[in-house]
Amino acid sequence: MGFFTCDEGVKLNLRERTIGTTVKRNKRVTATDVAEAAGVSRSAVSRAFTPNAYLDAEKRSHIMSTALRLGYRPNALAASLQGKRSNLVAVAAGGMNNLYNAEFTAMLVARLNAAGKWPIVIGGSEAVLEEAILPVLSYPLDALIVRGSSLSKQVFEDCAKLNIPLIFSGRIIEATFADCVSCRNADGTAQATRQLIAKGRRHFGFIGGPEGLSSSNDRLTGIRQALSEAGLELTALAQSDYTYEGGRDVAGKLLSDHHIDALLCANDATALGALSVARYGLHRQVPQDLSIVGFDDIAQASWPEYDLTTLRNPLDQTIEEILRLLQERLTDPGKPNEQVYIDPQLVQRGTG
Amino acid sequence: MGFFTCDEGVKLNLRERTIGTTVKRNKRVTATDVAEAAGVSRSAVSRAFTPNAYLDAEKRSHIMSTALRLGYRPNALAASLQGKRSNLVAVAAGGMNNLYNAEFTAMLVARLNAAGKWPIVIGGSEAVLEEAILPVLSYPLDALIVRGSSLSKQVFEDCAKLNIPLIFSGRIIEATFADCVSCRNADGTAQATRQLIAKGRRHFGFIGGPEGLSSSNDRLTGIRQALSEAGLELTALAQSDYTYEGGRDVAGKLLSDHHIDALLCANDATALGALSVARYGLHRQVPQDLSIVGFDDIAQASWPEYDLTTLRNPLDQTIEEILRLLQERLTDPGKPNEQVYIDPQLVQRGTG
DNA sequence: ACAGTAGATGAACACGTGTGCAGTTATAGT
DNA sequence: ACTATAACTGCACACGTGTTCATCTACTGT
Repeated sequence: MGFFTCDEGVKLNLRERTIGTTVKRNKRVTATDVAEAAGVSRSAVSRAFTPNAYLDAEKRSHIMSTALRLGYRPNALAASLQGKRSNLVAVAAGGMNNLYNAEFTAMLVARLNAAGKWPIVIGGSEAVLEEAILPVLSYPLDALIVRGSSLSKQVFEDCAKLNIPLIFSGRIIEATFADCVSCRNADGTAQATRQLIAKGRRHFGFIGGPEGLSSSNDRLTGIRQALSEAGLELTALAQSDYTYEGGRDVAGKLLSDHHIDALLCANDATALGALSVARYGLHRQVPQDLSIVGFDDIAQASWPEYDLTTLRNPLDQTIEEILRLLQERLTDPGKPNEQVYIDPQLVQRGTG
Repeated sequence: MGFFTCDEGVKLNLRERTIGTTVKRNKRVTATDVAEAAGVSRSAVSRAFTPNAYLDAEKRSHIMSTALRLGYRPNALAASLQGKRSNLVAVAAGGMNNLYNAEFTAMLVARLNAAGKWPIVIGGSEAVLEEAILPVLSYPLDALIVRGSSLSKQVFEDCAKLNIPLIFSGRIIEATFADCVSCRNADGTAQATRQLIAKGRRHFGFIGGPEGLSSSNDRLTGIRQALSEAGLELTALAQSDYTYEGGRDVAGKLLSDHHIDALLCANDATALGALSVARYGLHRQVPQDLSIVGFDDIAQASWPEYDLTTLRNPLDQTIEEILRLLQERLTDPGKPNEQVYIDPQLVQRGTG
């Protein structure tokens, strides 16, 4: 087979290996195999893969070349039994049909990889997510990162008992056992609302996200606050599911039922759907007759066919904070919990 | 603290762990802990979590309740040392800026979760990906699933030596050590091209993907074949990077430099960019003056503002095959390798 | 009454690794 | 030449789990 010499090939074939007297099923190459092949002790093999360990330089390079030839690689799981970090991090990604969540997860995964942390991603709908997380806790995780969605108390408690640090994003958790990083949602939408009022808008509508999500609620709060400052009230309120299709449907009905000249959406996907149905379905002039503003600043928002005015929910900054929190929590598990707030920025484009 | 009494806390030390006196450091709850708390042997605890193991029913329920109280959960890694499956699957996701890859990964993750397999996702650019995969091979993976991108020979060989099954998607691998499932790319583009010819198109352009990707090459082959059947030749050929932005840039130049009335793109993201620049940048009438056809049928293709004619690269079918291959490979590791081909379908919409 | 069997139980081993410990060798310092 | 120290090495243990094995109990069938 190329990487085994002939006499070894007798004992070492692809189907089964004979070690001592016992015949084993073909499994991973182990440190013992390398030790036998290199004619050294197993300890030496382990030390060869441990930086700064006492080991003769020549012996080390001999071991490493033998390991390379056999395709040996220390089993990270067996190592984790020795108190080493597993470097596994579970990531509960919110619904991926929310385009921001998709961008978020992609970037988080890339940054974790660059930091030598390996994300076990849990996706799917929120209902499935809850059930899927529990079995993942069977692995010795360095941490659990939760994006957006809400989880039951049982998961929290199990994490605490298993000593798995929790990091939340997109949702402020009042709990004392979790770090979290979130956007100042109300500040953002208040700012956007004031700007629209200054432009002469008076009849406001809002399309929120799934029931009970604090991100959506907070964004609504900001709008109401800015409106009341100007002596105005919200004209129309509707609820959707943070998706493009949901935005289309809900906005179509809302724009038909109410006379409004400014529509704020709880996220960009919803706003894109609303923009689509306003322009192509209802033939409204945006932004002449109607302003539409989103939240997040996903990639599509800047595409010329949309050119969506929105509030940037800074992705890189948020993820950088998550990695910082993760790092600090691992180096000092007793550190008090942190709540980090990120400021959104109004991105003025062509829809409002 | 919770489940430790005070006097135990005196001896509690961050470095050491005394088993005899039930003093433990800040780590996972273990089967021994549960055994002591429940007053049974550790074997009994292990059996309580093993279906169909001999264990008194009353004892079992007692163990389970104390386990629940302590938050115990068998360590999957330690279990995998006993020959149990780790249920970990590495997923090398192609570049996430390719929207199809993002959809693909999201769906694959969800389906794997539903099947009780936990994906370690490796993302980022292709250059990073290669380096990131190697350390992930330190975990005892059930399989490695590779989407789209190409990997070096070293990764293949290491997987073979470590006995990790390989499953490719989106790229046909001639190797004998990997299963793969791919789309009949050439058939798809040939079909689309014939239809465009029938509609009177004569001057064809093609924007491909990254250099050397077989998916892009195959799609070009199909076009050339259908053209030559009709005695035609390709008018313009350009290369991009499978992204929306890349599609915009390359199509802008290509449409300015050449007179063409039909533009086929190697994927939908590219086609959306091309459509955008054609309509909003160059003010071309699509489909009156110019037909544009994509490949994949991502979610955005069906949005009314695009209404993109494209070739559906069936996501669910592809992923279903991947899971089938995975399942079969795990139950019968000696099974000969399979190459599965999926038929694309022409989705006739408004752009060509 | 007795053998036979099924159920239940804990001790002990195996899995693959990192590392403390004790022992050996080489090198430097006086 | 002698000592102190550093470099090196292998044995043995620990990590948390599943499972075999021998042992023990309880029950069934004749």
